[in-house]
Amino acid sequence: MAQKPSIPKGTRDFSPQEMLRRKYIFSTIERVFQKYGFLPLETPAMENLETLTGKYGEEGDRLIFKILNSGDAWKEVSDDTKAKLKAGEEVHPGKLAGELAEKALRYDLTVPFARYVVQHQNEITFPFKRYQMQPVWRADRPQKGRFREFYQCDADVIGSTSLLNEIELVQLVDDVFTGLGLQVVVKIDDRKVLSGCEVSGQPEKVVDIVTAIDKLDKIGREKVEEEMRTKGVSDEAIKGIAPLFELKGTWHEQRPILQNWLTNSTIAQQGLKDLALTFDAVGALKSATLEFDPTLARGLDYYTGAIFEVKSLEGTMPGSICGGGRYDDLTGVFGLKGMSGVGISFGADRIYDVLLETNKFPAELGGSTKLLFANFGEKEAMHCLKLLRTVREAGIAAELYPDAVKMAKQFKYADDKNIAFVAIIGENELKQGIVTIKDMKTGEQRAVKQEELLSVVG
RNA sequence: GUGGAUGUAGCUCAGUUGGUUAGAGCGCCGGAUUGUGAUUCCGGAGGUCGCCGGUUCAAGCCCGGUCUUCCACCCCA
Repeated sequence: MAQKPSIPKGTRDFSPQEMLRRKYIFSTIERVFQKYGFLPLETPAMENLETLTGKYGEEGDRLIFKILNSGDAWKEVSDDTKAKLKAGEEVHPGKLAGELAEKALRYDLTVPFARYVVQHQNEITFPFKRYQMQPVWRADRPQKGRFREFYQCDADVIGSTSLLNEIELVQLVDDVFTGLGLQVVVKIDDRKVLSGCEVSGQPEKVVDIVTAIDKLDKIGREKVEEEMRTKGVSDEAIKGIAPLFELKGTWHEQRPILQNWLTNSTIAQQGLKDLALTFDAVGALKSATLEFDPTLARGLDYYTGAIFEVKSLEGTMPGSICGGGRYDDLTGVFGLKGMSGVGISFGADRIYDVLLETNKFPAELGGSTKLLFANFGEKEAMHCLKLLRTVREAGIAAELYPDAVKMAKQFKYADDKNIAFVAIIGENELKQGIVTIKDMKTGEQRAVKQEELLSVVG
């Protein structure tokens, strides 16, 4: 019985037209990556489960796609676990998953990169600059602009603590969105400044405070304070961080206030100094606006310094289309200490949605045929085959309609495929050594000598 | 993972208090035009009404479950 075919939840097919547009995004990003000295890297779609678990927080572990062991996965489950299940006792889902699956699909590109760096540390010249453009998978519930399989385009520098890297990444982001013709705002913050929240007297609550603050522009100040209270942050501490909510204006206006407020935190002062240097050194940007956002936190645990997030100023995409930051010890969990890195990740799928909505894709995206030879039968087709060769050698994408079907069908094919010209060589043209060329856009057609074909369509 | 909405032709959607043979536009195929697409005219094909079960003499419509997509949380690109 034929079954209705479908694809898994949150995944997509990409039609030829969509692919041309996606490739335009990828190649724009890739060109800029290479211009800044990043080199390509690919890692496998699957990693060992233990490589991924524990790297993205508790929530992240839940969202990792685990791969059931091949063969009889159940057979390999420990007797202890089996006995517990049989007795109706509770088994920790993570433990059970660990016994049924030893591989998992990658959740992002950063952790596999860290794994790669540790594994190949003796072959790598540091600082190591790599870029990586591959799909990642998350068992999230799909929503608009949110999929279970999506592409990330990452560039990271590892093995350098210099702030020059942060500065260059901001310029790189500007270059990419200038190339794509999109106005964006680059929001920047520093975890070291957020750590300054410890002046509030509850240093152990910094993570809870930070993740609540991250939602400020979304849910408002009252709800943020409410969330902090439910997480056990004291009223005193909430009062203590009030200056953060009241910040207004540009970086140059905000800086003295923060400096004054966080005067007792040496770490926060360092963060402010780094931000100041970044703002000064980045200079004039082409199409991005650089903005300090003291409430920008980003969930990921491993960020320790600068944090970036890019939002489109055009279209209705609410989420970020690009994000990144510095992580001081990402490779530490794999046994390589003191290796600081900083990176940026572009969300190709969201950028696609924004460009489509705002009509920013170039009208002509290379890849489609420019010239179609109509097929009038075997004798004419054989002749076209020779011409086809010269046209292609001249670098023009051309094809010969494979079947000698009626003209209407062949012209419709050219129309549907957006082919610019149709070359007609029937019995008459063949005899006279000419070719009739129709311009599909204007509808005009004229007969030229076959030697002139290139100059007409080229 | 929690809560809510949704699903009818390839696509966008109508379909009355449950009642005979489920409709439209666009698209597709054929013809008007045996050498011409996009425009015009004529004709045609295409639907297990997401899936499974229940209520009923009778279900696209009511009920339960399940899946999909979307929305709000959670989190994130």
